[in-house]
Amino acid sequence: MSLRHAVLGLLADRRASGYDLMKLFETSLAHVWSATQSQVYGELGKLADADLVEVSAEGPRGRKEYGITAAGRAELHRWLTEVEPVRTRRSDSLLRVFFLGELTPLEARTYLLNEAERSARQLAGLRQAEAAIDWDEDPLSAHGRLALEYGKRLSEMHEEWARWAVEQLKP
Amino acid sequence: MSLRHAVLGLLADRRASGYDLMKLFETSLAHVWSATQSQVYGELGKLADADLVEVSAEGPRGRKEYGITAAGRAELHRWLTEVEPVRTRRSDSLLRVFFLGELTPLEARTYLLNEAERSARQLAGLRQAEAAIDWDEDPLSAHGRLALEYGKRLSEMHEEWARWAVEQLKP
DNA sequence: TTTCGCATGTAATGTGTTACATGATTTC
DNA sequence: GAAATCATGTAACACATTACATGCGAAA
Repeated sequence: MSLRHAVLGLLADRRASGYDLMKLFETSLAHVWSATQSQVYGELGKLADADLVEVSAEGPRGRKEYGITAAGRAELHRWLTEVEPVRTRRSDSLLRVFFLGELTPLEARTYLLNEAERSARQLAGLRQAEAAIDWDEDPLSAHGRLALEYGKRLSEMHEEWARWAVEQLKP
Repeated sequence: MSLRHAVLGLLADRRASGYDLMKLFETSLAHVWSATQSQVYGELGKLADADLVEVSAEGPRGRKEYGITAAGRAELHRWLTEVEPVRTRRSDSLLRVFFLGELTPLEARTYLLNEAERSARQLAGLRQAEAAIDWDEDPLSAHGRLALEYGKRLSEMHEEWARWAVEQLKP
């Protein structure tokens, strides 16, 4: 049930509409938790029913701005401190590595080199994003910076691993 | 639809029953792709309907051993070479990092140190697994070794990052 | 003879994706 | 006035989890 807590966490930082939240999922949380528009609006409805968030203002075009309630903040805290993170690993790209034996050596090599290049491009993108962000703008970005650093280290690791794996393929 | 290809990939290496596959998901693929018993049996049925696998033998206790068909092998190859890996990132543990500002510094520190210790334990577990496996036993394990190395590097990175993040928390 | 491991399946529920459907406001 | 952006919502489908339900065969 992390989508629920992702929404709660974003609203803990500032009030926002479903539309605002979607943009946050697409930018800040893009590499950490993805959500579709349907999910966000659906979850906001459920959270409001459970009194964990409430409509704090209504604007033009039917805009509904939501804010977190005290109960919502308590639930977020409980989740952060008492609930063990769910660790369901599912990596399509790593799954394929298991089955590289089905490919010709050249095909396998191509696959891994693509992975390496993708990671390199991603690292470049993250570095750019890092430079473009106005840090100490809000408390969310302070910790978001930690997550971004994770992404950078992950990309780096992934590229190095893929290049190492290509070498292992030869013999 | 990677579950389908995970099953196909495992059956490409050797014939197996649903029960055998479940054990493979729990061991070899544990850190790469998880699947429940229901999913495995359900997918085997669908794959058989699509003639990508077939029952190659029946054994005691209603055991049905499945083997991959030529069409299944072709589909696996197509997936490996032509389908872009789906990269839907969802990390519960990293999501929490974004919201660490909701916690006291001590709680946040505790969270990150737990993450570091978990990664250290995981690395130790992977090293043990590595030592226990009979390499060059089958072609699957040859490439499984590449995935295992990825897991080791990931654990290492995760621990180092968490310890670094704890330091960032202070000021 | 009882326990453990092998073995398969279904049903209900929860979560996530894609597509559809609509319309107001702002900007050019 | 046309286009882009803001803004919300629903429906159908796909995929994943949990719980239920059953029974054979081997070993202790």
